Amino acid sequence: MAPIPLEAGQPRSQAPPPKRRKLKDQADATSFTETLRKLKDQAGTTQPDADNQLAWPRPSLPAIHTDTDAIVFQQIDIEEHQEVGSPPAIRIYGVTAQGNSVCAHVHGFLPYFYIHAPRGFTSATCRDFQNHLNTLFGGRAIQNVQLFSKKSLINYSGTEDVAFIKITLADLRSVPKVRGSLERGEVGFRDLFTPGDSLLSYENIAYTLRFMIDHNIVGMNWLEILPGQYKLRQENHRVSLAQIELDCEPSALFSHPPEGDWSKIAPLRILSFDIECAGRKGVFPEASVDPVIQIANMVTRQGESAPFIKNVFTLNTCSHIVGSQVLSFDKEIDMLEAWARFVQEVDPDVVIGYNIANFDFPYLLDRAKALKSTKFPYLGRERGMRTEAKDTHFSSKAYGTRDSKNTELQGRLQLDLLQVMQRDYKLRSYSLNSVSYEFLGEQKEDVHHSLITELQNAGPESRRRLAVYCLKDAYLPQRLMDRLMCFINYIEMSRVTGVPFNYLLSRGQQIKVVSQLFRKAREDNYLVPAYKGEGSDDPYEGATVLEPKAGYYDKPIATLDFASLYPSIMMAHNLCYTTLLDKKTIERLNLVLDRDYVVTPNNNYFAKASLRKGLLPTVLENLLAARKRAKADLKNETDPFKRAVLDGRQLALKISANSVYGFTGATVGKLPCLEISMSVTAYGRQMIEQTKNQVEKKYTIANGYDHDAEVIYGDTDSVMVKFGVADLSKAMELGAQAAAEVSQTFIKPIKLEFEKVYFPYLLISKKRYAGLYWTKPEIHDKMDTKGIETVRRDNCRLVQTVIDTCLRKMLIDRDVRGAEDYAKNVISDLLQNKIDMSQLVITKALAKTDYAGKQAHVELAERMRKRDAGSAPSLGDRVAYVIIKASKGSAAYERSEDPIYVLENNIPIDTKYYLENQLSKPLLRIFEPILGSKASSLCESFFFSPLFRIDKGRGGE
DNA sequence: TAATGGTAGGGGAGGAAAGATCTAGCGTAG
DNA sequence: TATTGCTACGCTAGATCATTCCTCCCCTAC
Repeated sequence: MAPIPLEAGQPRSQAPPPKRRKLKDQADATSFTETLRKLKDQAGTTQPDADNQLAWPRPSLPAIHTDTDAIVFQQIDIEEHQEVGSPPAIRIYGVTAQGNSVCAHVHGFLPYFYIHAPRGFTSATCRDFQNHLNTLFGGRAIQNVQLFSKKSLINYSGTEDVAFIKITLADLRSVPKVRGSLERGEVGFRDLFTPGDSLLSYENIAYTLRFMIDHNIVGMNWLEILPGQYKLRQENHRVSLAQIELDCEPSALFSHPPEGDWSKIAPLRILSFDIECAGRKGVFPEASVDPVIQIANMVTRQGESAPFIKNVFTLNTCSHIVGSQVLSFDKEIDMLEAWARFVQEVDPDVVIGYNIANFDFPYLLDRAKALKSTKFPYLGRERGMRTEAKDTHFSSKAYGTRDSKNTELQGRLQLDLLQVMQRDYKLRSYSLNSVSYEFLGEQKEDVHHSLITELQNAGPESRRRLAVYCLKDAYLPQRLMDRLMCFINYIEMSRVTGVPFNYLLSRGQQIKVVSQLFRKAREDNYLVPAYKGEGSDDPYEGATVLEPKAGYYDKPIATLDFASLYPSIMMAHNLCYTTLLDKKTIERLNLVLDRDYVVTPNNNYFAKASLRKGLLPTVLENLLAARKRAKADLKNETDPFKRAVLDGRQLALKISANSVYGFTGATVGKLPCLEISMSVTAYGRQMIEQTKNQVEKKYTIANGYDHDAEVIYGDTDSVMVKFGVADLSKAMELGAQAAAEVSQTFIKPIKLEFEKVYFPYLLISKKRYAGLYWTKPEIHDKMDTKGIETVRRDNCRLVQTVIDTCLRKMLIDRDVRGAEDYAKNVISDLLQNKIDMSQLVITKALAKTDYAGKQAHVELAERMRKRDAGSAPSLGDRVAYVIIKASKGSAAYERSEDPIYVLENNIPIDTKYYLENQLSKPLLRIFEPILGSKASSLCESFFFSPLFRIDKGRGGE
């Protein structure tokens, strides 16, 4: 395609107004758009709003005077770049407020790390050491060696700074080599470094993140490149497709903190797309064989409510679709290459879709390869950079293990809504269909992949039907994103934590804490050690869960919670890497217990804030204070967009504060510190115990209250108190009073809050309960269920609805009889095969590759893989199955089957399994506390319904 | 290779182990 | 009277079944 011309050098007065250029006025209209127009005319499609539809190019560029104009843009992607033989550089991609795309090359920032300076190492030694290292590692790997006064982040060892050697390297590849060699003690130098003595290195962090940290750049913030300090690139030196491409040094950058006016978002172009492939019967499409037949696209500007481009590329003719442009092609390769040009011309800043990372992108690329297209795989912003799908592997305790693919589009962000859903929402199924139903309240027309070929071959009308379906699938991700505000939330998350946007879906929680920790450490002149430890298998002691007094409570149960328990413990007791003490230091510095330091319940020593304020507590205070501000601003804000940003912000801040504790306990992490995490949980255990005792001691008949209060349950940071009163408002009053009293006995900012009352309350066991949730005495807010089948995803839907309905009848309607009758009816329906199979589908995550024993979902996944590898569940997916009838005594893992397969082959379902293994126990568990011994007879009456007895009767008696 | 937040806990299912019961096979009496 | 066929019965080892306990696994609470 023709490059978009840069109009630099034009006098400002001659610059065209910065409004959207219309294609027909445009002298440099590309041959491609001409082609499309012709194609469109040939196909006889009419354009209701042709001008708008074809407004693909970005806003034209105002003239830029490099001496007086600053380039102000929102950066979206920062990449490292190094060619062999030249120094490393940073590439920043972004978009201006007017919507012009920017690519800035920043030169002169070099990677570095620190090591401890041995005694006797002075500034004068630096040059010699540099030369020594350079002879060891060859050439000019080491750019500079300097001496600095700093402190290690770990341990309090007095107030004075210590000497550190900063080693700056000339290129990225030498970093691990030089650092590793020093760490392993392979370097000897005079009598300062003895070979064999291992060293600790400091500030080990990825180059791009290092750059961002050192220049106060956080993810997705606004940068200003100062006038006179940059050079625009001439056309023949350009490497990107951006409208503005420039070179500068780091000092030319001014980074705007994302606050106030600078919390705005540039008019980013968002492309949402979806492809359809014509597969063969019964086989999942394979790129080497099966053609791509349609690609639907929606392009929206961030902040606008409707797409300004809606089109669909089709193989073969397709009837007109109102409101969408249809672009038909005879040859598949032409369609693919036209689409690639379309992507380059639309030049999206963000590409979204559903499962684009693991399906659409790899498929398109593989297909283009199979068709031997040389023009297709260039979808990024870097010229001549081949787009490739790479295999990636992600494994985390929180997000599970997953093999996936990543297709880097230099300078363009990607947001695969499937990945967003899998990370942020716990759902039974993540198909676009069920997700749309869940969040948009609508089903999409689901065309099974085996039907697509038929529709494609049947004629222009049925291809039109397919295209409509495809367009809808391209629009749904955009609508999901708008509805769930994930883009805004992710932007806020990257701004709050400082990590690049693309880390949010590709990396874990730790990197966010690391980013914040390094930033704060740098501010306070600390160096973060490069910890090299192997993860330990055995967990440390966590929180207390109070022994529940299980039962049905027909009196209000007040719930008291510690607000942000773990962060507030860390703040209250100044727990931090920088305040951690050992016995030796205490003796050496003559520190005094309780004046200078504290002993935690875990017998660790930490300096008090009077001696040194910890860094983690400061980070947490900032986060929580910022959250308070965001919440306050949210209250006053009326503009819905700004409200969304603020809400996303406060959420990001909360999550961010909570993950600090987890970070210190992550033994497979960057900087674990079990002294901190174990002390935190130990304090927590002490506190919940103390709270329980205090409440039970104070609210007694002996102290003039009507009843003896009783803590019937509590988990980690909460206690459930039965004050004995029957009146809701009285319980709330006592709850608030007790919370305030208990709060007083703890160090600030620890705070116990009265949150809600459960009434009635059904306490089944630890982490399992249900109740009506009241925050005001007039009306209940909702029915709340924790841990039981209604909130679990590994039961069939039937169990969920039956338990939920029974609970509602019992707790809200107070109709136990009705609940019993309802349950009996459902069981009767089940045994008579009257229950829809969709209600009987069980889903479980395929969480690992090597299972020790046989399990229903694992065995089924394996069987499905043998049938059709493409459509079988893969690592990390949820496997849906039903239990089918089979010979007596066969294990459940032999009887699990794919629901679709069951439908297609008319296989009978084992309803008895659903009664015995799915329904009966959960039902018994919720009825038992209310009915007592009658419950078991009730369940017997369930089981001895006539149909059931035939099967069950014999062996039992 | 580099990277991967924590522990507590319920409950389902499979599998091992220990125990109970059944059964095939054998020997023997009659 | 001696030998053989048959049944009944007891015994044993192995098979089978039922139970318990443990572990694995998933998912949730916080």
